[in-house]
Amino acid sequence: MPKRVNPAISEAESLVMEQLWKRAPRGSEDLARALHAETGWHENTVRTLLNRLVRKGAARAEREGRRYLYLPVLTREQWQTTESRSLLDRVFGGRVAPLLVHFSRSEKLSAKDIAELRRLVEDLEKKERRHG
Amino acid sequence: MPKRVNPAISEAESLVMEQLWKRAPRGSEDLARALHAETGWHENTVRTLLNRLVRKGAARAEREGRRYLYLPVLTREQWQTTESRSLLDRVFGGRVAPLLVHFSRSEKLSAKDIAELRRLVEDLEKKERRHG
DNA sequence: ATCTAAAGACTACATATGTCGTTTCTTTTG
DNA sequence: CAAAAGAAACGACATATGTAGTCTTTAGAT
Repeated sequence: MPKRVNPAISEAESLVMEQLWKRAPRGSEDLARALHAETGWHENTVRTLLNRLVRKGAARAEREGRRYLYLPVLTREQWQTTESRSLLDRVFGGRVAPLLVHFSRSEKLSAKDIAELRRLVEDLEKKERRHG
Repeated sequence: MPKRVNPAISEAESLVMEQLWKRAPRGSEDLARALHAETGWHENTVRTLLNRLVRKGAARAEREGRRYLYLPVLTREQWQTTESRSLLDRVFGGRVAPLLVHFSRSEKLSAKDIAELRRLVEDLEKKERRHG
């Protein structure tokens, strides 16, 4: 199996990251409580995931008295970018247009979504005209 | 680990599916040859992947004399849809707009892509006006 | 009918992931 | 200081995935 230099973040791990992105630094007890409410996980499960994240370099732990406080290192945007690229490459041959078309077709977009999309397109067109 | 009723298709497996989507039915020897060129995999690796795909219901094998011919059952579109939904839910909180914005911002779109997007938006707006 | 060469089936093994149980270390407190 | 209580570290086990090696079956060739 191809070993990534910066191993991917698993699904369970990403839920832990989401917590860290919401609020950090936080202790494992606090994180465990929040994640238990959300998923039913045992405290030790959360600890294991935190350790794996630290080993992967996605989070970091600083000692605070008798325990550790955890902080995200990877940002949500970075993660969204790598995950998106991965989908793009794996599933859509790396081309954006088919993906956008696919999403717009297959997902029900609200009027608000559509308005947002329109603004986006106009922005892109403006930039396009200005530069090349 | 949550056992999906219809287990996900792994990355290696998806390369096999891509071959089947290109052309099918095909024998394992043929598939193995094509995939060997692409990835360097051993014939048995391809056989294993084919078996797993059949077990998962993503492909099917019909006997043809002494061997099997393989066909896709899952369509490329179905697969793209599930993979996309998965990204959407896992990474973008299930909301399409942020995803579209993210992609449009972070990926360099060609003039052609932008034109396509514009057509898309206009389509969506038309539909939006007609129905709800 | 028997032997042989493909094709397929079965087995294997390492790493990743999900999910804890158990052991150890460190404080706090009686 | 010794014992209890909280944290963290370590170990464990099942399933999934990547990647083959080996065994078995069967369709032809003699």
